[in-house]
Amino acid sequence: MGGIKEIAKMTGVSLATVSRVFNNSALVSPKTREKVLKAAKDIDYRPNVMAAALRSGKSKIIGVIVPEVNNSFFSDIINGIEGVVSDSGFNIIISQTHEKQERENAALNSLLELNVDGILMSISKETKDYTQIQKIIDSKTPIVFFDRRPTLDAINAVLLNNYLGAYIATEHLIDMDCENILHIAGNPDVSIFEERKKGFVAAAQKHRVQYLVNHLPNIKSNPEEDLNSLKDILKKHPNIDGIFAYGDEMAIHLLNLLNTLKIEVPKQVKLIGFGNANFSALTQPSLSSIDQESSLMGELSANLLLQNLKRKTKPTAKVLSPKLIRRESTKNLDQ
Amino acid sequence: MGGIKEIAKMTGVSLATVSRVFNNSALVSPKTREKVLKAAKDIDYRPNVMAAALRSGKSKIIGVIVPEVNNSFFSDIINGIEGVVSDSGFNIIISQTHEKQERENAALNSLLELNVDGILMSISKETKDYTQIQKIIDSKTPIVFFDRRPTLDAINAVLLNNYLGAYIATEHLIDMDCENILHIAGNPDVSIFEERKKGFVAAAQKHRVQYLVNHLPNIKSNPEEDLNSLKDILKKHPNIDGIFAYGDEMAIHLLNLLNTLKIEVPKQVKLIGFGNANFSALTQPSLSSIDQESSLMGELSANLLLQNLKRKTKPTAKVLSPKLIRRESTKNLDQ
DNA sequence: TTGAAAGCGCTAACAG
DNA sequence: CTGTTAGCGCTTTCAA
Repeated sequence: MGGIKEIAKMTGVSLATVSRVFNNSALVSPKTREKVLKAAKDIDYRPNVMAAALRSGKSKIIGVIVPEVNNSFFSDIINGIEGVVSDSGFNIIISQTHEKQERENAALNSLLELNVDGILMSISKETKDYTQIQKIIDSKTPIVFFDRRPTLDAINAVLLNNYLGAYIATEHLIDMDCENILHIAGNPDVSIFEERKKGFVAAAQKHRVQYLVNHLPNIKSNPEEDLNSLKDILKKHPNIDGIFAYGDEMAIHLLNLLNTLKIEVPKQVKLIGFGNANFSALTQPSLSSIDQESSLMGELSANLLLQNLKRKTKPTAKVLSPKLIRRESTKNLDQ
Repeated sequence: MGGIKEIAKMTGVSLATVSRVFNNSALVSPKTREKVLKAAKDIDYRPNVMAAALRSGKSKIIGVIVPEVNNSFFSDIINGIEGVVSDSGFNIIISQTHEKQERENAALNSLLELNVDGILMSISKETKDYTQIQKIIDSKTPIVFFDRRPTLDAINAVLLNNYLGAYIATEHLIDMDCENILHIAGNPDVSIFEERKKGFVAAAQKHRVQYLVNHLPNIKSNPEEDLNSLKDILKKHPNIDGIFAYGDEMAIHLLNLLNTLKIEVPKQVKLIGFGNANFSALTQPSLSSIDQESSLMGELSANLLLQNLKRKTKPTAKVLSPKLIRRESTKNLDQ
């Protein structure tokens, strides 16, 4: 399996011509082209992408950095990304940060060493220091952020309107006649969770209903304790009739807790989550939620990046509008 | 940000010496090493992996091919792989096949063009023609299969003992006093589903209980119809008291269907799935299942590949033993 | 312990 | 439309 040189020798044309055939850019006579292609097939020729990359400065590789690949939101995004970039002949390299700034910087570094043509990333929850990221933004390597962005100006990003999503969710509870609503909020250091909280508060105030916010972000690390404190809250506020959880997983835990406490959903309490995770349609009752259009987010980010690859465009931030997914957990049985 | 050459000029040593420093292989005097390292820091030097790859023939990239990244089983595996290989300084390129042979071959091709050092893959459900794969096995690029393997000899693979998993699941139902059990089987063209079916039948026969097998693989493409035919089966066989579903998602659908039919789980019918998906602990009742140790499978495959990278070893097939996860859906309320 | 030199496989001027 | 030529940045003999 020789290279371009062997084909040149076989066909009697020059290296350059052979190269042109494979980059079907230049004008090559149909005859020569055919001759070259035939020879290529004969020796089962496969272009050496590395060599081309080195010489041309284009690797045809796009780096993707996510907190965790085994998280349905991010894997849906990756799916979206993969679809559009592979259609354009790019490969994707994936790195995980596990929400650590250190790993994030390492990943970024690694991608630069690989000479990736562009980077798609969602920053880790922990990241506070943007110097490394700023360096890339200033560099020639295009980068676009999705879902979570650094608080820097002039960046390319595809985001979800979390405020709006929370607002919609909250209004939906109110529409379903809830008058005393609780928000289980996520880690306040993470901007998207803060936005959701703000959206909740805004909607509650707008419609003048009673509301309550409770931070409870550690469900994964410490489920026992969290569920106990949840129990306390529900006991202390028996008049709560609607709950908006900052995420679907938390919502499911709530659903089970409410069930344990013999509080019926949606009869006594209505419940809505956020994220429209794959399992939210499968619970009993099924869980109303806010869809994040994760796959679309991946596609749009990838498209934005590809666009920047062609010609450096002005920094653009695209904001997606989340959609309400009504299911049984917020059904108003009186209506 | 110059290259090795610039550092050589700055420090007054030769290119070769600088190169040696970064491959901390050769014997370089501590002084020179330090000098070089300092210069490198000064100009924020980043090695060009592509160039090194081209010259040395080692890309430090590993290709991973999976049917779908947004599938919790595969994304868990990817997580396991990523952990192992990134610790060893490798990057991973990910391609999806969407269960299409055509895409699989394209991905394989693409990886070879990139000169990946090794390949980790799970073949698509559709793949029947192994010529492309055989070519790679014969080539110098190490490849190891996980979860789904081609029916070829002398391959490296990390697999799950699906037969055993099904056997265990079935025995568990029988232990919980089920005497009339149903297996909802997956697509018979997929070997892992066939193995599960065989394990089920073997366990049922061994313990001399009544059993029934029903193929119902299209739950995703045609849920309505499938659920209806399920309903028919359950009505036709009202004495069924235990169900083993070939996958957790199917099991959840069953759970909901049984609920609709006012058949209580686990009181009247006990239900067990396969896969231990993330949502199976969250349902009401929680779903018993068979754990596939997906992350471990990823780690083992990656380790096997890395081992092969160092020195071509004899083809090895590792078979993991699945584990029973008991939850509420199979609880014996009489015991 | 270090240096000189060749070249990995390909692309991109430039000249014809 | 085609060929010549000069490298991309690095590794790796071979010699010193």
